[in-house]
Amino acid sequence: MPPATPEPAARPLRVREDPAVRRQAILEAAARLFATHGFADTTVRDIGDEVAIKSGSLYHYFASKDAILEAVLREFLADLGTATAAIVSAGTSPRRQVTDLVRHAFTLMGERPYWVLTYQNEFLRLAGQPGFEFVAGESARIEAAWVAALTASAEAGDFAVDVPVAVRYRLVRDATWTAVRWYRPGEELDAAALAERYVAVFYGNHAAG
Amino acid sequence: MPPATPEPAARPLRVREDPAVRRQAILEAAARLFATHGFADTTVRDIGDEVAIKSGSLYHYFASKDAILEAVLREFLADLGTATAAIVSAGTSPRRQVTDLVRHAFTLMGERPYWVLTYQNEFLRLAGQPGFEFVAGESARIEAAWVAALTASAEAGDFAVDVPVAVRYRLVRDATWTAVRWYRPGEELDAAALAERYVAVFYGNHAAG
Amino acid sequence: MPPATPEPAARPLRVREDPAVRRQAILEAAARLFATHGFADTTVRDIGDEVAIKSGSLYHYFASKDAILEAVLREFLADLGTATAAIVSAGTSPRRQVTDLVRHAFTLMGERPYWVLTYQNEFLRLAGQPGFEFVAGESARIEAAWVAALTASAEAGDFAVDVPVAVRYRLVRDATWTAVRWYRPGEELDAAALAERYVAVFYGNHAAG
Amino acid sequence: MPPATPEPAARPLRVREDPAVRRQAILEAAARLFATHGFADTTVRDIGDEVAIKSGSLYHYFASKDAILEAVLREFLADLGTATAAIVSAGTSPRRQVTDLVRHAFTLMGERPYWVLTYQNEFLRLAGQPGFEFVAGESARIEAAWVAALTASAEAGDFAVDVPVAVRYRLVRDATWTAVRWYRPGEELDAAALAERYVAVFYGNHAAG
DNA sequence: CATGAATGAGAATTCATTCAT
DNA sequence: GATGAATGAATTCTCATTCAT
Repeated sequence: MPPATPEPAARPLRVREDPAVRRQAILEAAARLFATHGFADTTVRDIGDEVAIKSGSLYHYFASKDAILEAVLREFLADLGTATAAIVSAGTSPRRQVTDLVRHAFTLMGERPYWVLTYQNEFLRLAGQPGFEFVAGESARIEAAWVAALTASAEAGDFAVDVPVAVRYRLVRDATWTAVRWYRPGEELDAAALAERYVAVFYGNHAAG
Repeated sequence: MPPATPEPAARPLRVREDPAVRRQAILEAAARLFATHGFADTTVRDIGDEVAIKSGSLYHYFASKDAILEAVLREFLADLGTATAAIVSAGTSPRRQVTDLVRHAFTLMGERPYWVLTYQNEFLRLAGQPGFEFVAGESARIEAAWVAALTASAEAGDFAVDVPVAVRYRLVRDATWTAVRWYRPGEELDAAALAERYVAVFYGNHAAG
Repeated sequence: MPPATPEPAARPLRVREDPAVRRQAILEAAARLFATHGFADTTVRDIGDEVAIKSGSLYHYFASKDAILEAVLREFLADLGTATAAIVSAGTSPRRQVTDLVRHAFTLMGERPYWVLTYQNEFLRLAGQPGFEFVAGESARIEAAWVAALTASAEAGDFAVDVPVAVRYRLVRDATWTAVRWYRPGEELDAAALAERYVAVFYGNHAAG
Repeated sequence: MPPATPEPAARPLRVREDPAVRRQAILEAAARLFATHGFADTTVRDIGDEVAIKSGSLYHYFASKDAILEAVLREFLADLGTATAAIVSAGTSPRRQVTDLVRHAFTLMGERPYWVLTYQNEFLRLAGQPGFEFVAGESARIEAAWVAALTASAEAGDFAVDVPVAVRYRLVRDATWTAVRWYRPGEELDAAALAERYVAVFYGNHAAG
């Protein structure tokens, strides 16, 4: 029960912003905090502070702290899924597809490192969690695209060294995506250059003229 | 996409005797829980439950929850540092050293996955944290060993593809160590076989006779 | 043992026109919710939902959640007071008056169970609460009417068993009004028939010729 | 002005009491608060205050606020069930049994009014709630005992007025148990005397010699 | 050594209420 | 009038930590 006689209270500074903009700002802030402190160590107050809102007001935009994480992951996976699908259905050569996938990954890691990290860090914990089934589902779809491109490239004889595709996929995936933990664009090599070198190593040679 | 992580083993250790044994059991349990649930989501009670002890009693062995994490990381890094040093000071060829480093990593991921995961997961968060400076320090020492071996190998002309050592180091390190999220010994390939294939890809060829 | 209580009717009223009509709809909805969930467990949003209005808009009709409860009780007690006064000033015989009071109670419990329940459930809690003094006041007036009728009936020698009027009043009142927790018109006996039987028991005999 | 002497620090006053005693004290306090303010309006802090404990410490004794309510109801219903069973299986006459049931009710209302009120007030809300099925179950058992005694008494021709047992049961039950809202022992009539009069009214006559 | 009771500092969440639009 | 956004105070519950026994 709230107090029967509320005090006048100091005039609250109402900054009326576009709700959609503020919603996105919340996701942006949450992703950053989740990535740097971990979901468990991020409080809704922390998130509120970042967007100059009281923590209680967050609940106008999201039903719970979990729902914020869910929204971050949904948006991230939707974007990644779309980009991935575009690359592998472009009709380009297998090696080109692999290169584009890696390059896109580096670009994404440069542009939205916190979203990538949030996804990576929370993936395991969310495995069976109700409401988060889409994470495994969408991840599997993306994985299938990578595996398909790598398989086609192997069948085309592109690789200098022969290893099972399951092994190669993991090596490529892990080497590529873990770069989010150190890659910062603007330092040394940009995304395209870095991707070029990674792909060269993966193939054991440079792209054929 | 994202590397899967091993399930928590459900074996409550029951050690009544040697305090040192119990201390080690606590670290094992803690590492497993930290790796599977995250440090923040692991309660001292959870740890106590695993070793059949009340949470209050943990404080006879460790000063705090943080101290348990610290002990886990110290032991892990000490062991890893020792093994790493042994490999790179064995007087073997550069490629042999790199191969041994990778093989040792796979072996370690098979034997102590939870320690590896704990280290990886908490590394970023612990960056500046007081009391955890040793993590960055020891990590740097190990990194130096890997970089040295890779540099020597590059100078020996072992690699099919030429890339800056800083780039190659990260690719190799990330591809290798992230395998902890999916590698389970006893399935398909063992540590040695897997390491062999990884190294072949890294070099773009198989070891010269 | 304990009296069961009626289920909440799920009919969201949609009144767009007359403010007075909407005001009344709010009271109906509020009474239903207060009766079924309790005042404390009813949110202003719940009330708004029932009348298809946002909770903020309720404040155009009532100054506070408390004010809604107050209005419910005021209206209920006013109606009950009026009906009671009419019965006891009708110039009928004491037993007739008692019978009419009981019958009216059953009728009211059939027609407006939620208002009766709200009154009963919140009565104790509202005892000393400022702004709710009218509850005790009006209740006392109604009680006086019942006691007067019972006293007159006792003096007329209507009762088979002799007990102090204070005791009889409470027995009669409690037995009668608590029926709201189980009485549903249309099942078995109607209000008049039920009142008849109740009164017969209260008197220890059936009404004389 | 008092000297600026440093505070001696807040020595945590550890009053080491028998846990079972404190547990019961919590239930006692909780029942009182639930009865007077309602469950929803009682905070765990309120309960803690009553037993000079911090609210967090309550969770050493009960898993949740709900669990406290559950314990109150379980204890209450167990005691009531036992007493009821003893009365109806004593081999006494039906009217004696009814009288004993009513008398016991008044005694209980005198001794533990808050438990009775808590039961009555929260009964409805707990209807379908998981974990509270025992409430309906135990209540039904007690109701059966009352109905059996009343039926037997009716068959023995004890009642001056004839009404369906379902009606009579409710009238008797409601009149009796609702007395908890006003009955305070030590005023005017004691439990036995009050029960005697209530029963006389219920029967329409005084017990046969 | 081990424990159970206790604490206090938060944590997420709820909700009556306000008010600019 | 109506609404949605915002608030702030309160609520239940959690948990690392302490400490007398």
